[in-house]
Amino acid sequence: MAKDPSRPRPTMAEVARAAKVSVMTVSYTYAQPDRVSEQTRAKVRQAATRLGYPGPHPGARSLRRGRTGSLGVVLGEPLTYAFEDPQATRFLAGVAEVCARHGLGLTIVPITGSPSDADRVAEAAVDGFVVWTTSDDDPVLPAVAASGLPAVVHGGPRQQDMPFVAIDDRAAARAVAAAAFAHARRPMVLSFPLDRARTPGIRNELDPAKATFPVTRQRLRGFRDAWEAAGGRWSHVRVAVCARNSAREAESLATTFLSGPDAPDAVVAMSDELALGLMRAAARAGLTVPGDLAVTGWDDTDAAAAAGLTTIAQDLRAQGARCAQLVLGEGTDDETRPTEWQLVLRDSTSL
Amino acid sequence: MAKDPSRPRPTMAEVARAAKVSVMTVSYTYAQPDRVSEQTRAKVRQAATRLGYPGPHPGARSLRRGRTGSLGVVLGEPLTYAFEDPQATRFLAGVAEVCARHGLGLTIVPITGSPSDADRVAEAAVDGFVVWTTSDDDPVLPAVAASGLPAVVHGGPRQQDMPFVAIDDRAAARAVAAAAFAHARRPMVLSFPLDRARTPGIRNELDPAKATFPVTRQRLRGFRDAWEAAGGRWSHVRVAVCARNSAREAESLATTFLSGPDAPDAVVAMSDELALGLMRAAARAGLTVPGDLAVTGWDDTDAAAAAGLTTIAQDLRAQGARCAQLVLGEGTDDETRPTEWQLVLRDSTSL
DNA sequence: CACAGTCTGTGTATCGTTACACAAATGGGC
DNA sequence: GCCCATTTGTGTAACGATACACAGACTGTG
Repeated sequence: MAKDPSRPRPTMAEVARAAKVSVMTVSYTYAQPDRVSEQTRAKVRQAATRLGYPGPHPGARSLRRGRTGSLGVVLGEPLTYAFEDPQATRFLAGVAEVCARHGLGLTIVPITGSPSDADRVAEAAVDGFVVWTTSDDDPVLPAVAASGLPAVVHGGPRQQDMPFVAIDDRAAARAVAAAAFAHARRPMVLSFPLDRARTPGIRNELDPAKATFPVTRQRLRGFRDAWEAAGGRWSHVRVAVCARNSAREAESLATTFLSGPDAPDAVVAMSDELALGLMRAAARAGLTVPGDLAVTGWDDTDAAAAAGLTTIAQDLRAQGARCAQLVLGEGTDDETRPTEWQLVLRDSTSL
Repeated sequence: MAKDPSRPRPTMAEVARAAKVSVMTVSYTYAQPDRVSEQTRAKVRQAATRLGYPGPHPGARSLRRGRTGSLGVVLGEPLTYAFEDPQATRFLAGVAEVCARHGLGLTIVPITGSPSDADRVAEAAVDGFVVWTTSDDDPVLPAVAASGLPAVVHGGPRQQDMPFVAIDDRAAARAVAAAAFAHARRPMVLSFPLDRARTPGIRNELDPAKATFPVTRQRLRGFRDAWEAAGGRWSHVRVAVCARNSAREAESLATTFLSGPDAPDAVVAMSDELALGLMRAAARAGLTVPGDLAVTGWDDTDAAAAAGLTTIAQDLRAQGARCAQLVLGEGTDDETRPTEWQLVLRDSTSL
């Protein structure tokens, strides 16, 4: 560590001795000030200041009390990405809001994608977990369950005994794809990763069931529903997979498929970021939207509104807050209030 | 809490009894598996699984070991804002990266702006603190110092015994303002909040020294330097203050000052977000950039590049990583390697 | 065959607090 | 002036784990 602590941290007992009171009196001074007379309190505070006592040791306190005062967030993706994915960030803002209101810390569990992630979960000193969208086979899920702490899953996969917060992705996907595919002859999907391997690339005849990220899977199914409802064959729909939710990656991937004879005339993207990356590539290729290319996004971010992007509106921040509340035992369980979404039609599609 | 734990969490002693070994053997099985023979290890693991033992209690472990396995981040602003300010988010990504590499959690201390914030710091179970830019008088600073834990301050204010990571804000402000003010007659500043009160509004004859956020103060000073070097009088420079680093707020504030006879012909903003909000307002007012209005930002985000904004480039993510490393005692102290910045000239100014 | 050097398993004390039960001091009502 | 109720201070026993020192069972060496 950077700072060499010249003296070891004083203990409560030392403060007690210095103030000539019992340890319990010191404890009460911090935990229940009203329990102690004003004079004694002053004596204790003074002794504490003199010794440089920073207050009860958080670890010891939480061991004894049985609560840590922090909520854990487990991100299904490497921690590094968490702050780079705007959707995750919005979600975290909601969790953070509730934490702040309760005076709780927000501990982000360091997921790296390695097998030791489960240990990281087991070692996290928290009072409960919020799990951000992950894959069916993510090893952190059993670890969260084993902890015995209250936990809520966002997005999926659904777990026994864990409340679940998500919109009906399949239905929303159907709705947005209906708008995108209305006049389409060569439809395409711009997708989140299918599984933890996150292999990017363009796929033909992709079976949605093969995607182990439930959110990706359900959206693919919804897109298929819409295309088939329009009389098309799913096997004709190509799926371009991005490893991460990044406009930049979408842009470079789109550049590869927007030229050539079989370039799509309609693309449904799984996020506004991906859609906007695509639109940048389209603009560079001299394509007009929606004339040459219909595009839809997902999330209704500010940027989507500015770009006139047809999209699905969902309030990720509110969902984050909801997850946190459920973990804290506030509010009712999942089923009672389904999470809302809305189709927002703009100029990137023509109906 | 949402989940009613049917059984209390099993303890190590119970596992030991079930596996017919000593408690220490169980402890070693988890902490130093090599210390235990393969058979015994199997016995213990099996007993643990049978009882649903989730592994050593993190609180107890950290009390005994003296380390918590988590790094604390203190944001000088209410926790709610943390994930909404793109700059803070980029910084956090850097901190998170280092944490993940070390298998450390990242605990965000719940700052709300109330006096109890200091207690929240004292109660945080972490091994060290990273303090994000705050004001001179922020009560969390003494609390961090009192904790005796290693700590690093980003941006400011500089603290005794705490390494400090920041660019030379004043020099950078001088450089960017020189570009903005080159042909200006009615210069203006679009500023971060001056102090914890975060009072928004337009100020005349503002003394930079009055700003208690060091970053704000230094940048104001740099802007003043540049204007005075160009032969102007600082008292003629108006300062528009935003409460938060938000494009939306900047846009609405700018709308009020871009019309009228004394509208500015050059504005230096303290962030790209603020600058972009201003540019949106300018576009709506029919003003051309840089013709009618020279604009500069700060941070060189993707959006700034896309908008052709002259700005200061600094790598906040790298700075976050650097802070985390310093807290962990990796790398040398602040002075040795000054943090870099660069003026990026684009089309929003004309030289 | 004796002896040093591993490898494994085991008690004990302790990390720094707080819950709980109890005792002493204080105050008020009649 | 007595008694009950409140206020205030105090010991003791956990909370659940790990550091440490030690003991017995092995191994291999000369």
